[in-house]
Amino acid sequence: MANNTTIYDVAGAAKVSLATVSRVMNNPEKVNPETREKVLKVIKELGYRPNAIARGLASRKTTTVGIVLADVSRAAAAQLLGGISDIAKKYDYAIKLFTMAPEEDLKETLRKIVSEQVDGILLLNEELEKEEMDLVINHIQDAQIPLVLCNASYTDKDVPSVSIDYEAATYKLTKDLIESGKKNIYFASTVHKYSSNFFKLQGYEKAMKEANMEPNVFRTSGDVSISTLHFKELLKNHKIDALIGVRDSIAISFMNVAIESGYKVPEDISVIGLQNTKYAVLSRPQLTCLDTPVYDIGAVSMRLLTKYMANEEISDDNILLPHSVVKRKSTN
Amino acid sequence: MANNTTIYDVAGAAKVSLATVSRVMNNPEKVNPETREKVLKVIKELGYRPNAIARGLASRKTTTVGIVLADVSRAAAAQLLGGISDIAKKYDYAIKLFTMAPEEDLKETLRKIVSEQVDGILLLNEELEKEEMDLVINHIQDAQIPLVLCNASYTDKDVPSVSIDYEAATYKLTKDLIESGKKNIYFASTVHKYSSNFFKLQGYEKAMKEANMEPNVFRTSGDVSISTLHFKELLKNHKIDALIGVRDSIAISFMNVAIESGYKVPEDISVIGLQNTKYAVLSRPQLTCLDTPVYDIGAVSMRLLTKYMANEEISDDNILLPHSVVKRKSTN
DNA sequence: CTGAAAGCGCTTACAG
DNA sequence: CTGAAAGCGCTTACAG
Repeated sequence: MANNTTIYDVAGAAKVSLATVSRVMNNPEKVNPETREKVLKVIKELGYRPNAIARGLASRKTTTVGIVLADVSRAAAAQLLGGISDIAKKYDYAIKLFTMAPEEDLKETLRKIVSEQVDGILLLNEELEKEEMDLVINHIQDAQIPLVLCNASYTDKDVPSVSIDYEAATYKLTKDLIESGKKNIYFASTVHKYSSNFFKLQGYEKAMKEANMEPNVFRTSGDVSISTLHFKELLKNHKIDALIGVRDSIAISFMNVAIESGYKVPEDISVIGLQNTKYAVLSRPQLTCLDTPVYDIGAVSMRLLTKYMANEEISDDNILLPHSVVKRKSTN
Repeated sequence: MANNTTIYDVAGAAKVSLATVSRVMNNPEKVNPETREKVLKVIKELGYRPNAIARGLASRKTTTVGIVLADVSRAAAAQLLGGISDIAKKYDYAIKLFTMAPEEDLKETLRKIVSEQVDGILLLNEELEKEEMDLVINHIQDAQIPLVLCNASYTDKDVPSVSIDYEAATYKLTKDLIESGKKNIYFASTVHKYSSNFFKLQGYEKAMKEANMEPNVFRTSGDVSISTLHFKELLKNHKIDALIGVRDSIAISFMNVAIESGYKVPEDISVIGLQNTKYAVLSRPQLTCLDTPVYDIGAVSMRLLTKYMANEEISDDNILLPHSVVKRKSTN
């Protein structure tokens, strides 16, 4: 670690006490303008920056937030992080990253996170089961650390969250497909977890049931080489005229298989992705998508968390951001 | 922040001094097995976890590493983070994320990073100019914080780094294209920065010059809607029979434009990407790529950093991981 | 408005 | 092997 100038050095050089230096940094209005200027000058000359760790210990505030997620390398997680990081910077919070894999000892990981003394936590759930969510939320709330769910929501408990209404969005998309005359609408998802995919599925099933159509839920892998085989099999044995994929990569993987099997998209089969990642404009044809404003969800959730950490008045603690659909060439 | 059980609580319950509790956690071999067991039992019962901030202040070690990058949301950055995070977890280091945009006050950001008291820094450069790199490296080395460059290298200074030999890899790929008879080989990159793209370009130019061919370097945007226009224009005015893209997304964007303009890939034009991200298997045809082992680069660089932080003997401080080429359907 | 002093929760020589 | 004490670099009542 660096051997920096300390508050004592500044106090000495400015011929004031360290308490005054501290005040200049934290409550400048409480110190005489003249002394303030003098101290500020010395701070600048010495390039002084208070030791964040010492400050954290003394004030019991680390101005650090913990981001808890399952897998950093997923495209959606990375984009959420973009929004989070920009707002965190704006409000001068540092970011600590914690990955929490389900196969690990969840409790141990949680204790670790709590011991790191973050002022608030953003939970980006993608991989947890409902019971695990319960455990995680309880643990954090027991530790009295402000918590906001990012790109997720939780109906059983009173937990602040920022997301979009995945159920309503998927319901509407499915219904539109039904009304456009599609008869065999498939829904491709991954393994069952309690995350946004759960709500997407709910919306799809609701629309299908309302139209007295049997839901066709197909679970596959995020790994393209695996899903390709799955989709080949699927197309061989079933008539499909529309498919909605919970991830863009799944939708595109299906689309590629369909086209290579001789189908035309969108003439024979309509394909929709539920993310609108960068993948969506790199496919041929480009993918029609639910436009999930991932960056915004990250940004707004971080902003909400700053409010909790500052004990500000909060009017709405379950924020659903508006969503839209980007019509491209994979649907007609 | 959470009101946790402290070391005093443990000491009290175990009827020992806090020094002993501390020793049980940090130098267990120095304490009598019986007392050790007694203390361990209490620790477990109380679910005690030492306050990381207090520990950091007292020991001047935060067991935290800083990851400095330009943009979290880029696919390559996210995958590097995956490898970093896994190894960090293994060695019990926490991760603090710092974004450093060139337009910001670099010095201020650097001071901020130093003030956060990380034990080591991993620099993921993607967006800096060479002079900025200089500034950043100097600042961190002056602060005496161990530094490792991740997915980058720096020839002017003695800075530990983990990367692959981008120049050699691109040289070889270009040379192979030349030898297979391609006459008009283009290289598509983004704006000029001192990053891996710089070395890729070097390799391309070297191969072209050796063959007495004029390098055709085309700079475009990472934004597909922009690059699409660029590529349409390019194809209209130039004969191209091969293109190498520094990013997969750039290569795919070009490939899509080419195919929609009536060219056949790979029959008329060979296309190669220099990353091998997930995009590469979602394109049609799938993209031949330099296989950059991004996860491994992240993991190895983090491992190297742990060695520096622990003052271990280091045999090689400029590691070049092996690379390979994944031949897919976009080349013949 | 300013300073002296206590304290944040730990670690680490130093005695014993 | 164990404990008392100092100290890490700050903040924050409390006096004045």
